[in-house]
Amino acid sequence: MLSHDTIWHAIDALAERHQLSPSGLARRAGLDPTSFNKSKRQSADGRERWPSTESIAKVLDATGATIDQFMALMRPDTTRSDPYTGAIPLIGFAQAGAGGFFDDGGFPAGQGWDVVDFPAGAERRAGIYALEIQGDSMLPLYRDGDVLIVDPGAQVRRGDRVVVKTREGEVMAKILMRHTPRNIELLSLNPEHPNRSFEMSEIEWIARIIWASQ
Amino acid sequence: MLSHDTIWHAIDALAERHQLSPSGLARRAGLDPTSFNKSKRQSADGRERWPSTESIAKVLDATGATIDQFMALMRPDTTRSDPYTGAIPLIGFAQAGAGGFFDDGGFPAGQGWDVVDFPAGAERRAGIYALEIQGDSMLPLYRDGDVLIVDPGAQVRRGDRVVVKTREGEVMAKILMRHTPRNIELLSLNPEHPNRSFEMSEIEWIARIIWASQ
DNA sequence: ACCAACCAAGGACTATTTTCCTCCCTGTTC
DNA sequence: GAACAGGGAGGAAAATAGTCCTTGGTTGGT
Repeated sequence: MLSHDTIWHAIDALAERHQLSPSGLARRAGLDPTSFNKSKRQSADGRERWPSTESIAKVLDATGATIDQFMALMRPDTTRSDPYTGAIPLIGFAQAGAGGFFDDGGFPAGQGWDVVDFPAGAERRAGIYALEIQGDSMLPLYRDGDVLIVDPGAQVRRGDRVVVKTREGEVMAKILMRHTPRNIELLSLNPEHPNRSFEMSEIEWIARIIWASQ
Repeated sequence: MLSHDTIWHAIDALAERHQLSPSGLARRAGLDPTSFNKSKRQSADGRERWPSTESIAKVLDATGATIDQFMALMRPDTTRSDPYTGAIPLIGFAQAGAGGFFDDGGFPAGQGWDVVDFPAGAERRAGIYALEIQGDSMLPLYRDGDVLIVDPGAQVRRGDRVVVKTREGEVMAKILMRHTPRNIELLSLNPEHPNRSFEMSEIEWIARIIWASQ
Protein backbone atom coordinates (compact mmCIF):
# COMPACT_ATOMS: atom_id res chain seq x y z
CA MET A 1 0.00 0.00 0.00
CA LEU A 2 2.64 2.49 1.03
CA SER A 3 5.11 1.94 -1.75
CA HIS A 4 7.65 3.86 -3.71
CA ASP A 5 5.27 4.15 -6.63
CA THR A 6 2.22 5.24 -4.69
CA ILE A 7 3.95 7.89 -2.68
CA TRP A 8 5.49 9.56 -5.68
CA HIS A 9 2.20 9.29 -7.47
CA ALA A 10 0.50 10.98 -4.56
CA ILE A 11 2.96 13.84 -4.65
CA ASP A 12 2.35 14.34 -8.36
CA ALA A 13 -1.40 14.14 -7.85
CA LEU A 14 -1.31 16.59 -4.98
CA ALA A 15 0.62 19.05 -7.11
CA GLU A 16 -1.87 18.63 -9.93
CA ARG A 17 -4.81 19.16 -7.59
CA HIS A 18 -3.35 22.49 -6.58
CA GLN A 19 -2.47 23.38 -10.15
CA LEU A 20 1.22 23.24 -9.51
CA SER A 21 4.08 21.46 -11.17
CA PRO A 22 6.06 19.07 -9.00
CA SER A 23 8.83 21.62 -8.79
CA GLY A 24 6.34 24.38 -8.01
CA LEU A 25 4.94 22.30 -5.19
CA ALA A 26 8.41 21.76 -3.79
CA ARG A 27 9.16 25.45 -3.97
CA ARG A 28 5.95 26.41 -2.23
CA ALA A 29 6.72 23.94 0.55
CA GLY A 30 10.04 25.64 1.15
CA LEU A 31 11.99 22.81 -0.42
CA ASP A 32 14.43 22.92 -3.25
CA PRO A 33 12.54 22.98 -6.56
CA THR A 34 14.49 19.97 -7.79
CA SER A 35 13.54 17.84 -4.79
CA PHE A 36 10.94 15.94 -6.76
CA ASN A 37 12.93 15.60 -9.95
CA LYS A 38 13.06 12.25 -11.63
CA SER A 39 16.69 11.81 -10.73
CA LYS A 40 15.67 12.16 -7.09
CA ARG A 41 13.19 9.31 -7.32
CA GLN A 42 15.65 6.73 -8.44
CA SER A 43 19.38 6.71 -8.02
CA ALA A 44 21.81 6.01 -10.84
CA ASP A 45 22.10 2.34 -9.90
CA GLY A 46 18.34 1.84 -10.06
CA ARG A 47 17.75 1.84 -6.32
CA GLU A 48 14.50 3.45 -5.20
CA ARG A 49 14.69 6.82 -3.50
CA TRP A 50 11.94 7.86 -1.13
CA PRO A 51 10.99 11.37 -0.11
CA SER A 52 11.60 12.03 3.57
CA THR A 53 8.73 12.16 5.99
CA GLU A 54 9.63 15.72 6.82
CA SER A 55 9.32 16.74 3.17
CA ILE A 56 5.88 15.18 3.03
CA ALA A 57 4.86 17.06 6.15
CA LYS A 58 6.04 20.31 4.57
CA VAL A 59 4.14 19.61 1.39
CA LEU A 60 0.94 18.89 3.27
CA ASP A 61 1.40 22.02 5.30
CA ALA A 62 1.97 24.12 2.19
CA THR A 63 -1.13 22.86 0.40
CA GLY A 64 -3.35 22.67 3.47
CA ALA A 65 -4.14 19.05 2.61
CA THR A 66 -4.86 16.56 5.36
CA ILE A 67 -3.10 13.24 5.59
CA ASP A 68 -6.29 11.48 4.60
CA GLN A 69 -6.56 13.52 1.44
CA PHE A 70 -2.94 12.74 0.66
CA MET A 71 -3.50 9.06 1.30
CA ALA A 72 -6.58 9.10 -0.87
CA LEU A 73 -4.40 10.36 -3.69
CA MET A 74 -2.21 7.32 -3.29
CA ARG A 75 -5.07 5.09 -4.32
CA PRO A 76 -6.12 6.66 -7.54
CA ASP A 77 -9.20 4.54 -8.21
CA THR A 78 -12.62 6.13 -8.05
CA THR A 79 -14.28 3.62 -5.76
CA ARG A 80 -13.62 5.38 -2.56
CA SER A 81 -15.18 8.21 -0.69
CA ASP A 82 -14.06 11.55 -1.98
CA PRO A 83 -12.96 13.80 0.88
CA TYR A 84 -13.61 16.78 -1.34
CA THR A 85 -17.25 16.04 -2.21
CA GLY A 86 -18.43 13.64 0.47
CA ALA A 87 -19.69 10.99 -1.92
CA ILE A 88 -19.51 7.44 -0.63
CA PRO A 89 -19.49 4.24 -2.68
CA LEU A 90 -22.44 1.93 -2.01
CA ILE A 91 -23.02 -1.76 -2.61
CA GLY A 92 -25.60 -4.33 -1.57
CA PHE A 93 -24.79 -6.79 1.18
CA ALA A 94 -25.51 -9.76 -1.01
CA GLN A 95 -23.17 -8.58 -3.73
CA ALA A 96 -20.30 -7.91 -1.37
CA GLY A 97 -19.41 -11.59 -1.07
CA ALA A 98 -18.66 -11.97 -4.74
CA GLY A 99 -15.14 -11.26 -5.85
CA GLY A 100 -13.90 -8.06 -7.38
CA PHE A 101 -15.44 -5.43 -5.14
CA PHE A 102 -12.64 -5.07 -2.61
CA ASP A 103 -8.88 -4.88 -2.63
CA ASP A 104 -6.63 -6.81 -0.28
CA GLY A 105 -7.08 -4.38 2.54
CA GLY A 106 -10.86 -4.45 2.40
CA PHE A 107 -11.12 -1.13 0.65
CA PRO A 108 -13.67 -0.73 -2.09
CA ALA A 109 -12.25 -1.29 -5.56
CA GLY A 110 -13.36 -2.19 -9.03
CA GLN A 111 -16.62 -1.82 -10.90
CA GLY A 112 -20.24 -2.09 -9.88
CA TRP A 113 -20.35 0.41 -7.06
CA ASP A 114 -23.17 2.85 -6.62
CA VAL A 115 -22.74 6.17 -4.86
CA VAL A 116 -24.58 7.71 -1.93
CA ASP A 117 -24.21 11.20 -0.61
CA PHE A 118 -24.30 10.29 3.05
CA PRO A 119 -23.19 13.43 4.85
CA ALA A 120 -24.90 15.96 2.66
CA GLY A 121 -28.13 14.04 2.76
CA ALA A 122 -28.19 14.47 6.48
CA GLU A 123 -26.73 17.87 7.03
CA ARG A 124 -28.91 19.56 4.45
CA ARG A 125 -31.98 18.87 6.52
CA ALA A 126 -32.55 21.77 8.84
CA GLY A 127 -33.34 20.93 12.41
CA ILE A 128 -31.57 17.62 12.75
CA TYR A 129 -29.67 17.04 15.96
CA ALA A 130 -27.82 14.34 17.84
CA LEU A 131 -28.73 12.42 20.96
CA GLU A 132 -26.16 10.57 22.98
CA ILE A 133 -27.33 7.35 24.57
CA GLN A 134 -26.66 7.07 28.27
CA GLY A 135 -26.99 3.77 30.04
CA ASP A 136 -27.92 0.31 28.90
CA SER A 137 -31.68 0.48 28.81
CA MET A 138 -31.84 0.27 25.02
CA LEU A 139 -29.57 -2.69 24.51
CA PRO A 140 -28.94 -4.49 22.31
CA LEU A 141 -29.81 -1.89 19.70
CA TYR A 142 -28.25 1.20 21.23
CA ARG A 143 -25.36 1.10 23.65
CA ASP A 144 -24.01 3.55 26.14
CA GLY A 145 -22.21 6.31 24.23
CA ASP A 146 -23.89 5.69 20.89
CA VAL A 147 -24.98 8.81 19.05
CA LEU A 148 -28.36 9.02 17.32
CA ILE A 149 -28.95 11.49 14.53
CA VAL A 150 -32.55 12.62 14.83
CA ASP A 151 -34.74 14.48 12.36
CA PRO A 152 -37.74 16.14 13.98
CA GLY A 153 -39.03 17.26 10.60
CA ALA A 154 -39.26 13.81 9.04
CA GLN A 155 -42.45 11.88 8.45
CA VAL A 156 -42.76 8.99 10.84
CA ARG A 157 -44.22 5.71 9.69
CA ARG A 158 -44.93 2.30 11.08
CA GLY A 159 -41.72 0.48 11.82
CA ASP A 160 -39.59 3.60 12.13
CA ARG A 161 -37.31 4.04 15.07
CA VAL A 162 -38.37 7.20 16.79
CA VAL A 163 -37.64 9.42 19.73
CA VAL A 164 -40.77 10.46 21.59
CA LYS A 165 -41.17 13.14 24.21
CA THR A 166 -44.25 13.16 26.38
CA ARG A 167 -45.79 16.23 27.95
CA GLU A 168 -44.62 14.88 31.27
CA GLY A 169 -41.04 15.26 30.16
CA GLU A 170 -40.19 11.63 29.48
CA VAL A 171 -37.96 11.01 26.47
CA MET A 172 -37.68 7.56 24.97
CA ALA A 173 -36.43 5.80 21.86
CA LYS A 174 -38.86 3.21 20.55
CA ILE A 175 -40.18 1.55 17.43
CA LEU A 176 -43.43 2.99 16.14
CA MET A 177 -46.03 0.22 15.85
CA ARG A 178 -49.32 1.99 15.33
CA HIS A 179 -49.93 5.61 14.63
CA THR A 180 -53.51 6.85 14.44
CA PRO A 181 -54.75 10.42 14.82
CA ARG A 182 -55.75 9.66 18.42
CA ASN A 183 -53.01 7.46 19.82
CA ILE A 184 -49.71 5.69 19.21
CA GLU A 185 -48.25 2.35 20.19
CA LEU A 186 -44.55 2.07 20.82
CA LEU A 187 -42.53 -1.11 20.85
CA SER A 188 -39.56 -1.22 23.20
CA LEU A 189 -36.13 -1.81 21.78
CA ASN A 190 -35.15 -3.77 24.85
CA PRO A 191 -37.49 -6.76 25.18
CA GLU A 192 -37.28 -6.55 28.96
CA HIS A 193 -38.99 -3.21 28.94
CA PRO A 194 -42.74 -3.06 28.41
CA ASN A 195 -44.27 -1.60 25.29
CA ARG A 196 -46.00 1.73 25.68
CA SER A 197 -49.15 3.26 24.38
CA PHE A 198 -50.09 6.93 24.46
CA GLU A 199 -52.90 9.24 23.56
CA MET A 200 -51.64 11.76 21.05
CA SER A 201 -52.60 14.50 23.49
CA GLU A 202 -49.94 13.18 25.86
CA ILE A 203 -47.22 13.46 23.25
CA GLU A 204 -45.19 16.62 22.86
CA TRP A 205 -43.33 15.55 19.74
CA ILE A 206 -42.11 12.57 17.74
CA ALA A 207 -38.85 12.65 15.79
CA ARG A 208 -37.44 10.00 13.53
CA ILE A 209 -34.01 8.50 14.13
CA ILE A 210 -32.20 8.58 10.81
CA TRP A 211 -28.69 7.41 11.71
CA ALA A 212 -27.02 5.73 14.64
CA SER A 213 -23.34 5.46 15.36
CA GLN A 214 -22.20 1.88 15.84
CA MET B 1 -1.51 16.94 11.67
CA LEU B 2 1.60 15.27 10.32
CA SER B 3 4.16 16.47 12.83
CA HIS B 4 7.29 15.17 14.46
CA ASP B 5 5.35 14.38 17.63
CA THR B 6 2.45 12.63 16.02
CA ILE B 7 4.49 10.41 13.79
CA TRP B 8 6.69 9.16 16.59
CA HIS B 9 3.65 8.71 18.72
CA ALA B 10 2.05 6.65 16.00
CA ILE B 11 5.09 4.41 15.79
CA ASP B 12 5.01 3.82 19.55
CA ALA B 13 1.29 3.17 19.42
CA LEU B 14 1.66 0.75 16.53
CA ALA B 15 4.31 -1.18 18.43
CA GLU B 16 2.10 -1.32 21.50
CA ARG B 17 -0.85 -2.54 19.49
CA HIS B 18 1.19 -5.45 18.27
CA GLN B 19 2.59 -6.10 21.72
CA LEU B 20 6.07 -5.11 20.70
CA SER B 21 8.58 -2.71 22.10
CA PRO B 22 9.74 0.06 19.76
CA SER B 23 12.97 -1.81 19.23
CA GLY B 24 11.12 -5.05 18.68
CA LEU B 25 9.00 -3.38 16.04
CA ALA B 26 12.10 -2.09 14.31
CA ARG B 27 13.67 -5.50 14.36
CA ARG B 28 10.60 -7.17 12.95
CA ALA B 29 10.51 -4.63 10.16
CA GLY B 30 14.05 -5.53 9.21
CA LEU B 31 15.46 -2.33 10.59
CA ASP B 32 18.14 -1.85 13.16
CA PRO B 33 16.65 -2.29 16.66
CA THR B 34 17.97 1.10 17.70
CA SER B 35 16.27 2.90 14.83
CA PHE B 36 13.53 4.23 17.07
CA ASN B 37 15.73 5.09 20.02
CA LYS B 38 15.31 8.45 21.65
CA SER B 39 18.61 9.66 20.31
CA LYS B 40 17.28 8.93 16.82
CA ARG B 41 14.27 11.15 17.36
CA GLN B 42 16.22 14.21 18.25
CA SER B 43 19.78 15.04 17.41
CA ALA B 44 22.30 16.29 19.95
CA ASP B 45 21.68 19.91 19.02
CA GLY B 46 17.95 19.59 19.61
CA ARG B 47 16.97 19.37 15.97
CA GLU B 48 14.07 17.06 15.18
CA ARG B 49 14.83 13.79 13.46
CA TRP B 50 12.09 12.17 11.43
CA PRO B 51 11.80 8.54 10.45
CA SER B 52 12.19 8.00 6.74
CA THR B 53 9.20 7.20 4.61
CA GLU B 54 10.82 3.94 3.67
CA SER B 55 11.10 2.91 7.33
CA ILE B 56 7.43 3.65 7.83
CA ALA B 57 6.57 1.54 4.82
CA LYS B 58 8.62 -1.33 6.24
CA VAL B 59 6.95 -1.03 9.62
CA LEU B 60 3.50 -1.09 8.08
CA ASP B 61 4.46 -4.07 5.99
CA ALA B 62 5.80 -5.95 8.99
CA THR B 63 2.71 -5.41 11.11
CA GLY B 64 0.20 -5.78 8.30
CA ALA B 65 -1.25 -2.43 9.24
CA THR B 66 -2.78 -0.22 6.60
CA ILE B 67 -1.88 3.41 6.19
CA ASP B 68 -5.28 4.36 7.47
CA GLN B 69 -4.75 2.41 10.64
CA PHE B 70 -1.40 4.06 11.08
CA MET B 71 -2.88 7.47 10.51
CA ALA B 72 -5.64 6.72 12.97
CA LEU B 73 -2.96 6.19 15.58
CA MET B 74 -1.71 9.69 14.92
CA ARG B 75 -5.01 11.24 15.76
CA PRO B 76 -5.88 11.89 19.38
CA ASP B 77 -8.59 9.25 19.34
CA THR B 78 -11.35 8.63 16.86
CA THR B 79 -13.39 6.29 19.01
CA ARG B 80 -16.98 6.53 19.93
CA SER B 81 -16.44 8.23 23.27
CA ASP B 82 -14.58 11.02 21.56
CA PRO B 83 -16.25 14.38 21.87
CA TYR B 84 -16.91 15.28 18.28
CA THR B 85 -16.71 18.88 17.20
CA GLY B 86 -18.70 20.34 14.40
CA ALA B 87 -22.03 20.98 12.93
CA ILE B 88 -24.83 19.09 14.67
CA PRO B 89 -26.20 19.93 18.11
CA LEU B 90 -25.88 17.13 20.62
CA ILE B 91 -27.51 16.39 23.94
CA GLY B 92 -27.52 13.47 26.31
CA PHE B 93 -30.55 11.24 26.38
CA ALA B 94 -31.04 11.80 30.10
CA GLN B 95 -31.00 15.58 29.73
CA ALA B 96 -33.47 15.62 26.87
CA GLY B 97 -36.38 15.08 29.21
CA ALA B 98 -35.83 18.30 31.11
CA GLY B 99 -37.46 21.42 29.79
CA GLY B 100 -35.85 24.07 27.65
CA PHE B 101 -34.02 22.02 25.06
CA PHE B 102 -36.72 21.83 22.40
CA ASP B 103 -39.28 24.12 20.87
CA ASP B 104 -42.91 23.19 20.32
CA GLY B 105 -42.19 21.26 17.16
CA GLY B 106 -39.45 19.14 18.69
CA PHE B 107 -36.63 21.10 17.12
CA PRO B 108 -33.57 21.81 19.20
CA ALA B 109 -33.65 25.18 20.90
CA GLY B 110 -32.15 27.00 23.84
CA GLN B 111 -28.96 26.58 25.80
CA GLY B 112 -27.01 23.56 26.93
CA TRP B 113 -26.44 21.85 23.62
CA ASP B 114 -23.15 20.33 22.72
CA VAL B 115 -22.07 19.92 19.12
CA VAL B 116 -21.09 16.93 16.97
CA ASP B 117 -19.53 16.85 13.55
CA PHE B 118 -21.46 13.99 12.07
CA PRO B 119 -20.64 14.37 8.39
CA ALA B 120 -17.00 15.35 8.81
CA GLY B 121 -16.34 12.58 11.26
CA ALA B 122 -17.22 10.18 8.51
CA GLU B 123 -16.21 11.83 5.29
CA ARG B 124 -12.71 12.74 6.40
CA ARG B 125 -11.79 9.11 6.57
CA ALA B 126 -10.61 7.88 3.24
CA GLY B 127 -11.86 4.49 2.21
CA ILE B 128 -15.22 4.43 3.90
CA TYR B 129 -18.11 2.98 1.96
CA ALA B 130 -21.76 2.02 2.36
CA LEU B 131 -23.38 -1.41 2.48
CA GLU B 132 -27.08 -1.90 1.93
CA ILE B 133 -28.74 -4.61 4.00
CA GLN B 134 -30.75 -7.14 2.02
CA GLY B 135 -33.07 -9.54 3.77
CA ASP B 136 -34.02 -10.08 7.38
CA SER B 137 -31.15 -12.18 8.63
CA MET B 138 -29.79 -9.40 10.83
CA LEU B 139 -32.99 -8.43 12.58
CA PRO B 140 -33.65 -6.84 14.94
CA LEU B 141 -30.57 -4.67 14.58
CA TYR B 142 -30.46 -4.15 10.84
CA ARG B 143 -33.49 -4.33 8.61
CA ASP B 144 -33.95 -4.83 4.92
CA GLY B 145 -32.88 -1.63 3.17
CA ASP B 146 -30.82 -0.20 6.00
CA VAL B 147 -27.52 1.34 4.96
CA LEU B 148 -24.34 0.71 6.92
CA ILE B 149 -21.42 3.12 6.72
CA VAL B 150 -18.27 1.05 7.00
CA ASP B 151 -14.69 2.10 7.66
CA PRO B 152 -12.12 -0.51 6.63
CA GLY B 153 -9.33 1.64 8.04
CA ALA B 154 -10.70 1.91 11.56
CA GLN B 155 -9.30 0.03 14.48
CA VAL B 156 -11.63 -2.70 15.60
CA ARG B 157 -12.06 -3.46 19.24
CA ARG B 158 -14.03 -5.83 21.39
CA GLY B 159 -17.72 -4.98 21.24
CA ASP B 160 -17.53 -3.17 17.92
CA ARG B 161 -19.98 -4.02 15.20
CA VAL B 162 -17.97 -5.19 12.26
CA VAL B 163 -18.27 -6.49 8.73
CA VAL B 164 -16.06 -9.49 8.09
CA LYS B 165 -15.16 -11.09 4.80
CA THR B 166 -13.70 -14.58 4.78
CA ARG B 167 -11.37 -15.90 2.16
CA GLU B 168 -14.20 -18.13 1.06
CA GLY B 169 -16.18 -15.06 0.06
CA GLU B 170 -18.69 -14.97 2.88
CA VAL B 171 -19.55 -11.48 4.10
CA MET B 172 -21.24 -11.03 7.46
CA ALA B 173 -22.05 -8.33 9.96
CA LYS B 174 -21.34 -9.37 13.53
CA ILE B 175 -20.22 -8.15 16.91
CA LEU B 176 -16.55 -8.67 17.66
CA MET B 177 -16.18 -10.61 20.87
CA ARG B 178 -12.55 -11.69 20.97
CA HIS B 179 -9.73 -10.59 18.76
CA THR B 180 -6.33 -12.14 19.21
CA PRO B 181 -3.51 -12.21 16.68
CA ARG B 182 -4.49 -15.76 15.72
CA ASN B 183 -8.26 -15.87 15.73
CA ILE B 184 -11.48 -13.96 16.24
CA GLU B 185 -14.85 -14.74 17.77
CA LEU B 186 -17.93 -13.14 16.33
CA LEU B 187 -21.29 -12.80 18.02
CA SER B 188 -24.35 -12.92 15.80
CA LEU B 189 -26.67 -9.96 15.71
CA ASN B 190 -29.64 -12.24 15.27
CA PRO B 191 -29.87 -14.62 18.23
CA GLU B 192 -31.26 -17.33 15.98
CA HIS B 193 -28.01 -17.50 14.08
CA PRO B 194 -25.01 -19.24 15.64
CA ASN B 195 -21.92 -17.35 16.71
CA ARG B 196 -18.85 -17.82 14.58
CA SER B 197 -15.18 -18.27 15.25
CA PHE B 198 -12.36 -17.97 12.71
CA GLU B 199 -8.63 -18.31 12.42
CA MET B 200 -7.21 -15.00 11.30
CA SER B 201 -5.80 -16.80 8.28
CA GLU B 202 -9.35 -17.45 7.12
CA ILE B 203 -10.23 -13.76 7.26
CA GLU B 204 -9.72 -11.53 4.29
CA TRP B 205 -10.57 -8.27 6.05
CA ILE B 206 -12.44 -6.77 8.96
CA ALA B 207 -14.06 -3.34 8.76
CA ARG B 208 -15.83 -1.42 11.47
CA ILE B 209 -19.43 -0.29 11.06
CA ILE B 210 -19.46 3.35 12.09
CA TRP B 211 -23.02 4.43 11.24
CA ALA B 212 -26.27 2.72 10.39
CA SER B 213 -29.36 4.27 8.89
CA GLN B 214 -32.48 3.69 10.98
C1' DA C 1 24.48 -16.81 41.45
C1' DC C 2 25.00 -17.05 36.68
C1' DC C 3 23.70 -16.75 31.97
C1' DA C 4 20.95 -15.45 28.07
C1' DA C 5 17.73 -12.49 25.95
C1' DC C 6 15.66 -8.22 25.42
C1' DC C 7 15.29 -3.25 25.79
C1' DA C 8 17.04 1.38 25.82
C1' DA C 9 20.59 4.98 25.33
C1' DG C 10 24.17 7.22 22.88
C1' DG C 11 28.69 7.76 19.89
C1' DA C 12 30.88 6.93 15.51
C1' DC C 13 30.39 5.61 11.02
C1' DT C 14 27.84 4.66 6.68
C1' DA C 15 24.03 5.30 3.60
C1' DT C 16 20.58 8.06 1.76
C1' DT C 17 18.24 12.40 0.85
C1' DT C 18 18.28 17.29 0.10
C1' DT C 19 20.43 21.22 -1.49
C1' DC C 20 23.15 23.88 -4.57
C1' DC C 21 24.82 24.37 -8.92
C1' DT C 22 24.84 24.09 -13.91
C1' DC C 23 22.72 23.09 -18.20
C1' DC C 24 18.96 22.85 -21.52
C1' DC C 25 14.30 23.60 -23.23
C1' DT C 26 9.84 26.21 -23.64
C1' DG C 27 6.75 30.04 -23.53
C1' DT C 28 6.10 35.03 -22.70
C1' DT C 29 7.21 39.82 -22.91
C1' DC C 30 9.43 43.75 -24.70
C1' DG D 1 15.46 38.52 -31.64
C1' DA D 2 16.83 39.12 -26.65
C1' DA D 3 15.75 38.79 -21.95
C1' DC D 4 13.38 36.48 -18.53
C1' DA D 5 10.84 33.06 -15.74
C1' DG D 6 9.55 28.45 -15.02
C1' DG D 7 10.15 23.52 -15.55
C1' DG D 8 12.99 19.50 -15.77
C1' DA D 9 17.47 16.76 -15.75
C1' DG D 10 21.60 15.51 -13.51
C1' DG D 11 26.30 15.92 -10.77
C1' DA D 12 28.69 17.24 -6.49
C1' DA D 13 28.40 18.91 -1.83
C1' DA D 14 25.94 19.26 2.46
C1' DA D 15 22.54 17.61 5.58
C1' DT D 16 20.09 13.98 7.63
C1' DA D 17 18.69 9.13 8.79
C1' DG D 18 20.13 4.32 9.51
C1' DT D 19 23.51 0.96 11.10
C1' DC D 20 26.96 -0.88 14.02
C1' DC D 21 28.99 -0.88 18.31
C1' DT D 22 29.26 -0.49 23.29
C1' DT D 23 27.25 0.19 27.84
C1' DG D 24 23.91 -0.54 31.41
C1' DG D 25 19.47 -2.18 33.24
C1' DT D 26 15.76 -5.69 33.66
C1' DT D 27 13.65 -10.23 33.34
C1' DG D 28 13.38 -15.20 33.21
C1' DG D 29 15.42 -19.71 33.35
C1' DT D 30 18.84 -23.00 35.19
